[in-house]
Amino acid sequence: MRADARRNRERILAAAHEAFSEEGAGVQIETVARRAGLGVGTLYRHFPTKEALIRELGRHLAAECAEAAAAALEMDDPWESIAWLVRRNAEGMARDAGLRETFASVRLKDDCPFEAAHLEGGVAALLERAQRAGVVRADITVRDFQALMCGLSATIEHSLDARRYANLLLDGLRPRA
Amino acid sequence: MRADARRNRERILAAAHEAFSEEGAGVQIETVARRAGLGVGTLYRHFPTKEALIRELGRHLAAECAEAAAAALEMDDPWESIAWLVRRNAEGMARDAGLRETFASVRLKDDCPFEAAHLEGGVAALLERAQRAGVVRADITVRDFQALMCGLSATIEHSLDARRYANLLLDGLRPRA
Amino acid sequence: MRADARRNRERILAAAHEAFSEEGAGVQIETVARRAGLGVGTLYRHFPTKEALIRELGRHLAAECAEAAAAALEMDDPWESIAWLVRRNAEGMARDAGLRETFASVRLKDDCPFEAAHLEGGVAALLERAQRAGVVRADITVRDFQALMCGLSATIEHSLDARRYANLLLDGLRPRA
Amino acid sequence: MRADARRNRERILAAAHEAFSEEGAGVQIETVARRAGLGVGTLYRHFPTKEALIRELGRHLAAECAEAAAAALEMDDPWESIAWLVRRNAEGMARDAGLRETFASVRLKDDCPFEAAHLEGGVAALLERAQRAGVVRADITVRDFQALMCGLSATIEHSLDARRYANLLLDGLRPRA
DNA sequence: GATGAATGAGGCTTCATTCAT
DNA sequence: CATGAATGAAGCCTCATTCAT
Repeated sequence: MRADARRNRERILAAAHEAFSEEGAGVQIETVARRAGLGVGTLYRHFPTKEALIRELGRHLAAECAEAAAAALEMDDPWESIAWLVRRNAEGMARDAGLRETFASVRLKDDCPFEAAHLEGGVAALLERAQRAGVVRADITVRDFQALMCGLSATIEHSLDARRYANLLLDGLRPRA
Repeated sequence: MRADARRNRERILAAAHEAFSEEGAGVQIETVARRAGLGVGTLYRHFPTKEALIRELGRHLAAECAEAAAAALEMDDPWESIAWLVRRNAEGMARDAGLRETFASVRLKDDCPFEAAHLEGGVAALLERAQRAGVVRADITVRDFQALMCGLSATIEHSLDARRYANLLLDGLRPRA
Repeated sequence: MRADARRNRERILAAAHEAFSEEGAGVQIETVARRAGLGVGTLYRHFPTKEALIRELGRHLAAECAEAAAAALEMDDPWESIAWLVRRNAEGMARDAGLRETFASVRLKDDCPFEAAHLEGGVAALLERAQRAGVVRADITVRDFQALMCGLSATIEHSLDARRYANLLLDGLRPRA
Repeated sequence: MRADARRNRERILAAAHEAFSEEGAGVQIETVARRAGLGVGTLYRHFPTKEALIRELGRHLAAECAEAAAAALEMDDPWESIAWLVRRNAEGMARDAGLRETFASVRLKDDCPFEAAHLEGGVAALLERAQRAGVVRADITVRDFQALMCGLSATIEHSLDARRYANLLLDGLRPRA
């Protein structure tokens, strides 16, 4: 791939990310193209379809989320690492409609961006460690975590008080005394 | 004539509920009108805008929710009454995509349907009673309850385990021991 | 169907006919709509697709052609009736790109506009009469006639000397002395 | 370098011929270029316009036709030589959709490919010889012959019986007894 | 000179809303 | 007052052609 083509691809992704952040999946293709300083044709050369662009964007976001999970695993405190990840995601969602929609659209069947990003591995490790330390209920699974993020995204979509609901969720994860 | 108009209004709302239930917020106004056995013109006589119709639908659902809350208040156990309400709604949403969609598509920005439904006379009373009894954290608000329902709808929408999500969040509502 | 709707449908068909006459199947839908003095939406209310409009137009043209065949059968001279029909069609095609394309697109499978118009009956009757009178070769079939019209349309498309080629064709139909 | 350019030009024409043969005049320029193993830029270096490429293709086919006409002139029988040429072309078109399409898409308005191919030195000679021998009507021109081929292509295109059509038209060329 | 990436003017179609019947 | 026909501004996508690498 030519250097300029790769650069433009990145520009498109960046512009799409910004646009999705603000407007969600409803953005017009032309808006994205203009933000990238390119024509629509160029955008369509890189992504065959609006949907394909959104999927790619979702994959990017999921990858970032997976990186965050890996970073969390570097932290020492088993509980704080999870709390940090949840709050980080919540804050991201509060800012970024694209992230929200990505989290909200977790499909379990065909192509879930999170599976492609191998998010499960990271979250599973975090949960296991916390469970071994006794700071997270033993029955919580990766699936539960996904469901919580999904619900969180809808919650934030409608109230925008991200930190509050993140904390409610986190409280639910802790074992009863 | 007044009775006629009122019946048409109810028909439209019922049709909208059904239509949303099957096709989501993307339904065309004409589809709704046809389902109601009316022309689009008549629909627009009752609702100035598609969005207004959706809002009204939200208000109806909020009213139903308020009724359920009133029923819950008849129960004796302060905590169980809340848990019962949450599970009842969860089950409703599992059956009825319309309930889900509408809960999810309610925008809180300008006018919250739950406030208009005098939910204070329902959920608020439930919460207050539970808070006085010390089985729900003192800082929980009606808004929080609605957010919970909202997250629940998203969770169900994506075939995740709604009951688990509900329980996790309910756990989050309880005060730490 | 309401009176104004029917009138508009006719307007659309008339405008489409004109437009096709001049530009062929490449006409833009909006051009047709503007010629009809209507918005594109109205056109799409009457015809679900550009292709559907063209098909309908083809059906109209085929019906006219079938009427012409019936009219020819009213004539007394067995040979002149056929010659008249061929020349009439040739002249029509010289003027009307739509007619040309319709004749050119004779498909034998799915939905041939000419079959729907029951053209075969008329042409078959003409041919039989002429064959009984000995003025057309005995082996000529309705299919042959279709092929000749099809070839004629292409010929006219490229040279525009309709009458000349019609005559060549007609000469080919006559029995050798 | 000159040889290189010429080879590329030939490749493009061959690819265009193939591509048209399969997809008709709707082929995209890029498809043609890819089939030729070249970039679109290179194609545009050789042909300023898609239309120009098609015209050139027409000229090539006309040249082939002229060669066949020259071969026909080697035959002794004035009438059979013409009939042979027509049937030969008909068989070619039956096998090769590209030949068909290009014959059909040749526009005669501005520049006729058959004239450029010095067809006079071929078909014209054939016709003149036949006319001198009295086996073809005196008023038939090269243009008529081309029209015949054109009609033939349309007939074959639609799976009608091309041989019959060819014979009918050939019959039309003969003088009345 | 070759390459293929970029361009952007259209083209078709949808659908919330208005308006004539 | 009900009806549903008409409207037309978008929206997505294509593809001949140009231009930077």
